Amino acid sequence: MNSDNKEVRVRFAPSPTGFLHVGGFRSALYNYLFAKQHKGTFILRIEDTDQNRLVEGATEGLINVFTNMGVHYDEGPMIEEGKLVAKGDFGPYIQSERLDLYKNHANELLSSGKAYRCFCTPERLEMVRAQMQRDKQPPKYDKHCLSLSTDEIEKRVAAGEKSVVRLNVDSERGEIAFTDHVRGEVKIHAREVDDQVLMKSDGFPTYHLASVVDDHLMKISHVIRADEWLVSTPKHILLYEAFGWEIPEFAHLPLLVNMERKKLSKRQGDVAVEDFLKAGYLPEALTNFVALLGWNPGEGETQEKFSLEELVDRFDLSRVQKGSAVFDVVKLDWLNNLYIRALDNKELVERVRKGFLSEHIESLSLMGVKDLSDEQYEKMAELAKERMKKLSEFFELSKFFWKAGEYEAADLVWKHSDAEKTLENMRAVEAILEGLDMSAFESVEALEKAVMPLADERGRGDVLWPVRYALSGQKASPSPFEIMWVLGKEESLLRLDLAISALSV
RNA sequence: GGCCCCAUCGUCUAGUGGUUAGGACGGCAGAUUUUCAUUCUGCAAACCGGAGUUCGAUUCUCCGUGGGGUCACCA
Repeated sequence: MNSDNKEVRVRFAPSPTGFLHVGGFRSALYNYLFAKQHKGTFILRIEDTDQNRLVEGATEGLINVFTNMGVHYDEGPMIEEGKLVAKGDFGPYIQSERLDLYKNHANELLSSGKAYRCFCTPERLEMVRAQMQRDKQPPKYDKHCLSLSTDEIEKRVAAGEKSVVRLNVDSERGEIAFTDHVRGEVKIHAREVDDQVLMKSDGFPTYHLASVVDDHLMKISHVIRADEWLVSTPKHILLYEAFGWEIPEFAHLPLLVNMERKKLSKRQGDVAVEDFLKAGYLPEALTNFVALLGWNPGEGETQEKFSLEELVDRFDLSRVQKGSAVFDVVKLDWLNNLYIRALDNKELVERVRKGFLSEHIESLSLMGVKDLSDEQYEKMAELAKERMKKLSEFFELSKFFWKAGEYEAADLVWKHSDAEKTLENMRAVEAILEGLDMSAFESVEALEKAVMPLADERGRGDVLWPVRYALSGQKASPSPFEIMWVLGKEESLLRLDLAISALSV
């Protein structure tokens, strides 16, 4: 295609009607990857032409998601010092600020006869559609208002009657064909194309007009968007032709679907990027995962973990899958864990503290439990890493470090042991620990070296289970040595002491 | 319903006119193990169906089936 000799300019154009959906994010990501790979420009454009669906703050939300995800656009609305500003030479990038442009272009089509004014009421349109359905015809507008005389149109407009502007589709035009970078040759007959409304009666354009006008004015080279737009592409091509503009390249991406293989949509639980972030998924893991939904590097490649830079390098539009892909959270969990493990402890602590800890720390502090040191946090991170699928799981996995879990003294006894032996073993370990230098608690190995001989002699389960249980108060936890390593000598002995007296009574 | 699109393990996918159809997630079994998690080993698991082309089709063609998308003054 001409992606090699044309300056690549692509865009992601969401409507600010809520949160950014992971499917939308993937479209944005593919646009981004394609742009970066071709040293092109990635643009964010806000399509707020539906006044009824606008959601307060949604544009800012969208911008923040891109910031949080580390997918940066070159042109578009950005937030600077708390204010929305347009960056780039092709603005404004918010469609509601471009209304005159659409109106002028609609007028151009009106005077060239490529479009016409329509005064039909919603009721009449409904009737026409119903009739066509009954006649087993594709439900299209019947061009009723095309026959209106110029005089009459002027009179009705002057009288303040509401009207829309429709595209005048010539159904004799035959097949409208285009080459899609993902789908290949696509042909749709002009008779299937409706006289689409271009300008609504409220003076706002519809998506079709606005996106074509903007894509042209913003010099968009490749329109990379979701598959749901495939069938309306002929309308857009007709518009480019009506204006006499060059037609951009198209690539329609397969849909992201749920387990029922239906289009992933809001109202189905967590589908917003923000939801995933809040749930404790790392931006880089989510990006990696979503990139692989519908695309893969092929050639027998078995690598699955890709940084954004690697994706930019490897991405290939022609390798994008044609069929839809199921968003499988279980595999995302696996990938997220991989990313968590790759983080260094300091970084992991930082990320956990950022949004997954403060509430817990607050309630602990209300209970009079004091917070742990930075050093302890890093050790906890080291231990939690391999057990954590999401950042949000850190507290649950580590909570016993602040305060040992409540337990029944009887549970201190290992399944193959009895209370007497357990007590004896715990006292023996306590004695060993008491004799240890503080520095022994700096390393898991040193602690192991000190206690393991006893454990091997008396039975590992018999010695280690009660000690671990006494330290954690939990049936599942890291090893006793790892826990002591975090807690330090004093706290470890304290907990052991408590357990011994609990079992003694 | 019209039109359009799609089709390899449950899921994401690799792959080829001749392969033991490969990998990953998940599942199952086992090893390690004081518990959980790791780690390691092994196992089960797919070319939607039918014709045609061909010496030979999972691969190419057609038909069918299934699934999906779209048919707004929403994007």
